[in-house]
Parts: sequence; C-alpha cells; structure tokens
Amino acid sequence: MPEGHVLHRAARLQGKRFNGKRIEAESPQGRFADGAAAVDGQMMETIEARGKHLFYWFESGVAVHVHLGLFGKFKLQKPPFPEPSPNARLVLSIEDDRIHLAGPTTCELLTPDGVEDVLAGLGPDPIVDPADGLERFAQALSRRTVPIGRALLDQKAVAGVGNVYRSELLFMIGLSPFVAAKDVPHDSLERLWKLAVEELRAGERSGRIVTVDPNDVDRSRRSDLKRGERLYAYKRRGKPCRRCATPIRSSDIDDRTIWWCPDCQPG
DNA sequence: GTGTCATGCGTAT
DNA sequence: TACGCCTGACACG
Repeated sequence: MPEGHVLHRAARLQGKRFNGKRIEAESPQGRFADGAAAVDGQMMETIEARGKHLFYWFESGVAVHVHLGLFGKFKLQKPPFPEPSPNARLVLSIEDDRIHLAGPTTCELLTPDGVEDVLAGLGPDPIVDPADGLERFAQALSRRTVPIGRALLDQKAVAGVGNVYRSELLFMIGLSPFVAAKDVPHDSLERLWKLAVEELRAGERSGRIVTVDPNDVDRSRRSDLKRGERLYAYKRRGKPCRRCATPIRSSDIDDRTIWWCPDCQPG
C-alpha cells in the first residue's frame, strides 16, 4: 500500500534496525547492481521518508533513493534468510536483519544535490510538516482550476496522499471531488490538511489505512475492523454509504478512479 | 491457467 | 490523453 504512510513506517522500522550499521548490499535482479556495489560495506547513517519517497543515507554521503510506484514492496526478513527472489532489486543485509525490495519504480543512487532536486518537486508532507504545511498546501491550490480530487494527487500540493486517502479525506470532510481546487473554502482546506495529518499519522502507526469511525461500523475499536470495514468510500462503488446509506459512486479523474457519496459530498 | 486490476508516475503524442 | 514500467492478488473458467 504505497501511500506516504508506508514510506514513513518503513523509514522508522528499518531505521531502528539499520541506522549506524555496516551493511551488505546486492541486487539479485541486477538492475541496481552498480548502485548496490557502490554502497556495499558502507555504514548506513539514516533512513528518511518524504511523501512517497525513501532515502537511505550512507557514510560516503550518497543516498539510495527509492520510490515504490504502484507495485513496489519492502519485506523485512530475519535469519535464516531465505534465498532472495530473483526479482529483488535491492537487498540490504546486516547480521540479524534484511531489507528485501522488489518492484520499485525508482531505485537509484543520488548525490545530495540529486536528493535536493527530488525534494524540490514535493509539497508539504503532512507527517513531516504538520504545523507549517497548511499554508503551503493552501497556496498551492489557490489558483488551480482542476478538481480538488485531482489536485490532492499532485505531490507538489501535498506529498504522500494517494488514491485511497484522497477519496477518504474528501468523504470525511463532506466535499465533492469535482469542486475546483481554487473554489474550496479556506476552512475546508484547513480541515482537509488537519485530517491528512491525523490519518497519515494513524496509517504510519498501524501500517494500514483505517479511516472509519468505529461508530459507523458498529465496532468498538478501530483495530478490530476487518478488511472491507475500514474505509468509507474507496472501492465501495454501489455499496451503501456508512453514514447515509446512499450508494457510493465512482468515476475517473485523469484515469484514476475516485469514489464518493453523492449525498454526503454534494456538488 | 489466464486475464484483469491496482495504493504511481514519467514520458511521448 | 495514452502508454510503458514493474509485481502480486484476485476473479474466473
């Protein structure tokens, strides 16, 4: 589930194990062989996430930049380590832990300047910039005529929100995805930002996206929610809205599907 | 077994 | 706007 929370969680959990350790790096698949060779045997200094991007910083000052795209996945493995699958782009090992990365859109070696270039293309990250991000978020949207549902996927407006969160956040504040971004009232943008902060944080902590209020599904605790009970709108086309029972609708904006409740999100 | 779809995004047209 | 890239889960027969 590679929206921003996944990368922040990976940075935290992997960092706990790997920071300050000398690592072995290899690319069984071969497509990152040169990069793996360049960092093999180096000390891992820190692991940082920003939006949907992850950076492994090494003692020589270079960074490995990973973007999972739609398919990429990390696995954390413990000894005895299984044979790396042949499609593993990158495997980072220390004595007691191993990071196994397969299917990323991006896995590249960058200089600090290269990292700066990536970061320059990103807007505020709700997890990194909870307090001062709102102003930049609102500014980025203030002149955009595109629908808010589309603008939320623009990583330059807000870094880390993906297709699940955009449907869920808009449902939660009762805003139609089709309103032009520039026409969204400031107090709605503020609620949207604050909710993004809360929800991405919750996702980072739990490792899954759960937006429903337990009262809306008749369960006592969020963590008890089963698959299919955790979201309000995403992938629920035709199913009754959890708040008003109107069938959830879906449509495409720029070739990505968005789901919404026509009654709770008028417009 | 085969086909479809997906939590993303860059590039070409 | 369309396509390509990359993998895995699931529906269907």
